[in-house]
Amino acid sequence: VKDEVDSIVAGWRRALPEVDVSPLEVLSRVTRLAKHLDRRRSTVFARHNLETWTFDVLAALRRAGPPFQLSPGELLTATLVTSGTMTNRINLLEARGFVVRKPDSVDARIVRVRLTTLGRHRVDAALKDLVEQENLILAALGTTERGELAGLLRRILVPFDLP
Amino acid sequence: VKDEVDSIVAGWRRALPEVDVSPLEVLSRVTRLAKHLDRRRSTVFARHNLETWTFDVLAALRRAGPPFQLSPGELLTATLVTSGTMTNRINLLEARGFVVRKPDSVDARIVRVRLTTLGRHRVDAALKDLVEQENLILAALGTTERGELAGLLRRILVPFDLP
DNA sequence: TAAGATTGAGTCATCAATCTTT
DNA sequence: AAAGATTGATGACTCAATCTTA
Repeated sequence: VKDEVDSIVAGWRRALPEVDVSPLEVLSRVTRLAKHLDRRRSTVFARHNLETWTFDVLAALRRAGPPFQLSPGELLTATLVTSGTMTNRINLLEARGFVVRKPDSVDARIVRVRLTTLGRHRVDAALKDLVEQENLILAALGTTERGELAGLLRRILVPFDLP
Repeated sequence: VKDEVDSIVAGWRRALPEVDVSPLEVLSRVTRLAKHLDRRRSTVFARHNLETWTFDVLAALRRAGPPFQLSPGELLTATLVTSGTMTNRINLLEARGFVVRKPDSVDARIVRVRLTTLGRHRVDAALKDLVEQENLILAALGTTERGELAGLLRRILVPFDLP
């Protein structure tokens, strides 16, 4: 069975036979799958009146455990966006009542972003829905294969997450 | 060795022990890796005065083979963006001299977007640079493992690419 | 009616510059 | 100086509505 990336790679081999395009076999699939997943997630989150970016921030705060708060800087590394983006996200989340800003008691440069009860309930419901849907997407694979896949991806990912 | 997704998953297990979050082991790695790849690609393409979205369109035209032309509709399925986005992309590419619009000789609803010689040379150089860089990213894996990884990803991807 | 492409409004992204506090 | 957060300019995206031709 062939997918879209097979024909993409075949296209490049026809176009530029002297170039080794084999890395695309892996990495084009990663980006292409990521785009499909983004779309799927958008529809799942929409059922909870959330967007993907909303979920990403709320989820990071939720995983932090009580009292469910992180600084904007900590949220940056969790979500892989730039600082200006995070300021804007927090503004919008605050306006919707999902988070509140608190000044840090020690260092006045730092802001603490805290999840509200409303935000917590919302993100919990969304997560349950999400993993249910993503389980269906992975239905093509057995448990062992999922483990292998996760392990191989981790090997590629580790160098990125280092410093 | 652990990566960021390991701690994300561990965070969810602490926060919501009753939920099976194992799908995230695979799919969060896919999206997270995709984000890292996007950044890496941006810097590679910048050396050729291209952006990722620029490359995506030019690459699809390049792979089509002579005379290197596709309709906007065909470009949509290749790049996974919406039709409004594609119109805008073609406008900007045309202004830069990378593509030209030609009316279809048979069906007047259809536009043919054709790669210029300038666009072709540019995308060829960018592709060579890209696969070289991506080969380094995959250095952590052997040939067999790359094949396994590509195969597992294909199994997940196939249902998305169907009709 | 439908297919294909375009338009415009609104949203969220990056980047570089700035402000405040250490 | 440097760290952390914010601001504003700009860019590209989605979505829904529209236009043209089949």
